Amino acid sequence: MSLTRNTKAKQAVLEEINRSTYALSQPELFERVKGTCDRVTVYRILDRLVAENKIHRIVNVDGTLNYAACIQCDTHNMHAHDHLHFSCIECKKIECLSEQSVQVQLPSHYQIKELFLTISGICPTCQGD
Amino acid sequence: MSLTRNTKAKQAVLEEINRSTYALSQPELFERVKGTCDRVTVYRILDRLVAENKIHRIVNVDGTLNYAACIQCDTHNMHAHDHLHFSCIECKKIECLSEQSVQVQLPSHYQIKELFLTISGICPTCQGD
DNA sequence: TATATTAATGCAACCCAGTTGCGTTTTGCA
DNA sequence: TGCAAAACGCAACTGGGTTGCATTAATATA
Repeated sequence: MSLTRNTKAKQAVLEEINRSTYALSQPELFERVKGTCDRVTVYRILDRLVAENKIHRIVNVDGTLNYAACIQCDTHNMHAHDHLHFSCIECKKIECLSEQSVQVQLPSHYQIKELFLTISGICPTCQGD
Repeated sequence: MSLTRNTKAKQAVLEEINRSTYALSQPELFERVKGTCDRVTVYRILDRLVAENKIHRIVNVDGTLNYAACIQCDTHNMHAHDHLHFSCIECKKIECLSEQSVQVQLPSHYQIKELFLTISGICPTCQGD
């Protein structure tokens, strides 16, 4: 694996992702690190962070990409993405439900690579309780 | 509900979706009904068909939207989308695994609206068996 | 069957997320 | 400290999807 460098912009992006309680889109991230770097750089940083297993990419139900910290991944030194994501139709926030692992059974001859499990609905905050 | 008309273009689009064994994107559909109507019209037809519960929208793992016939939906007169989708990383085709229903359990206070369950991997055809 | 209503369409222009090419800057190892 | 190449900025581009508006055509009804 080739050398990856630790730049200010990369630190800033990773910090924002770690700080957030929900998954952020590139535009949201760019807004938060504004002044630190170009928007193209944010895309490239996100690609690198995903490749380095520092964050993971979540496809929202509307097709937009979001990024969240890998919580369980580091400890196992691999991506553990067999968990659910919850996408709120009110506040648009997407969050990982790490506790809820899902059992899926496929017909034979299907080779599984990755799971994408997202539930849309209304989150506790938006329901006001 | 306002009147919806049955136009040639709409029939053509629905026919292509029903004919296909896997979910189609708007660009793919436009290619198949070329000459029948404008590309913008395809988008509008797809929106209508989704609203009429004739087809359903599937978000692929790369964020692109795909459309597939509602097989179980008609009989129950509602959307029954608690089934898995399989997205092949080789041929890029996405298909419904209608037989495999999934049980998910959320923490309380989460109100479920819709499930988006997609598994990426290699389909039987691309594995050559 | 002719007519009126309005859903549906075509076209042009637009929006926005994401990508690419290339010359310049900066990191971190030797 | 010098230097290779990783990372960056900028500009231009791509492609899926949307919007506004004038025109066309599918239905209900007379």
